[in-house]
Amino acid sequence: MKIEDELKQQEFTSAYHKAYLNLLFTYHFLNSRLNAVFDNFNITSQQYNVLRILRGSYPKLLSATEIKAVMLDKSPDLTRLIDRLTAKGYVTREVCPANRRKIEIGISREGIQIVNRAEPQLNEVMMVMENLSAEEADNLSRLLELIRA
Amino acid sequence: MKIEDELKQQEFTSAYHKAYLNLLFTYHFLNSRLNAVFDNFNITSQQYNVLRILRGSYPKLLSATEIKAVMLDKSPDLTRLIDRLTAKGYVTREVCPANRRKIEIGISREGIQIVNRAEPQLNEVMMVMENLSAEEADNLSRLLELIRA
DNA sequence: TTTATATATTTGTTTAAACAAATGTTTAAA
DNA sequence: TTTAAACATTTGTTTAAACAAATATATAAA
Repeated sequence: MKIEDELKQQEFTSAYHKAYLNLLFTYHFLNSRLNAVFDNFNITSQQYNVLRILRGSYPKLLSATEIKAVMLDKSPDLTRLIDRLTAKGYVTREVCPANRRKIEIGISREGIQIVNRAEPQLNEVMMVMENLSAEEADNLSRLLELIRA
Repeated sequence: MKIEDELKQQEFTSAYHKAYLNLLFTYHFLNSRLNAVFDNFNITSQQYNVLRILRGSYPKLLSATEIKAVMLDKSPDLTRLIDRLTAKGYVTREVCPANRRKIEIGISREGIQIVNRAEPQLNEVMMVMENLSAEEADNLSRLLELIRA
């Protein structure tokens, strides 16, 4: 949907401002659809992200620091995020015997199942990206990288 | 910065996935810079948004419903957002005498000053968009609108 | 006029973000 | 070998998000 219609506003101060609002809207557009999937499984996107990372390294256990290093959004309070996943039975946690400062976190069978079941629904949401041709998608990446250059 | 470097990952499953991650990164890139400005003024982006709306309608007062209607992010708890702005002395609030269900919200002189002082700093952040030419910005808008089509 | 319905805002409650400080552990230095 | 520094996680605290339920007022219907 054109942003002019979405905002009921027919003029923008600049192409830049308009592009920024489009960025904002598209982000929220995708995000709200993705969050709806996460809600189906009673997890948050960050929790999913951590479970996916742990599934990726399975059966190797990871410390909190190792998980943080590969998270897209590094902000959190990993302790309490892991608390919540442990409470749900999706991860296991124990102190590392070799280095008792570390904790070793692993994904449970239930955790793997959740990721496996959520994944296709998330891919389904991501299909909207295919409103673009592969060439257009590359172009979009190029433009977005230019902004961050 | 190229997303391959940012994620220390040299391959992507698809141009679509890569474009999606670029969208995510660029959004967070801009957002964290904008939030740094809001922090300077001890307000949140939503609070700024409401103050901007009130400055726009000044000296006309607006009800909570009217403010919500034009907010980009409609989710909140406007009551408590207005509570916080009132506590800071940036807005005034009184019940509408004509319709006692409504409240009439106005911006104070201090509120206007905050918006006037934050605005140029926010514009400064938005300047990164000008890493694109006007034509590229239009192109970016077009691609993002295609995704939401 | 009484009742029902719609409207506008507020309150309660649960949950998560954000940030700083604190704890416990290991490694290195004096 | 005692102390200091670095490391890894946890805890405390404040603040905001999210959602449902409740309150208060106005309008419409019977």
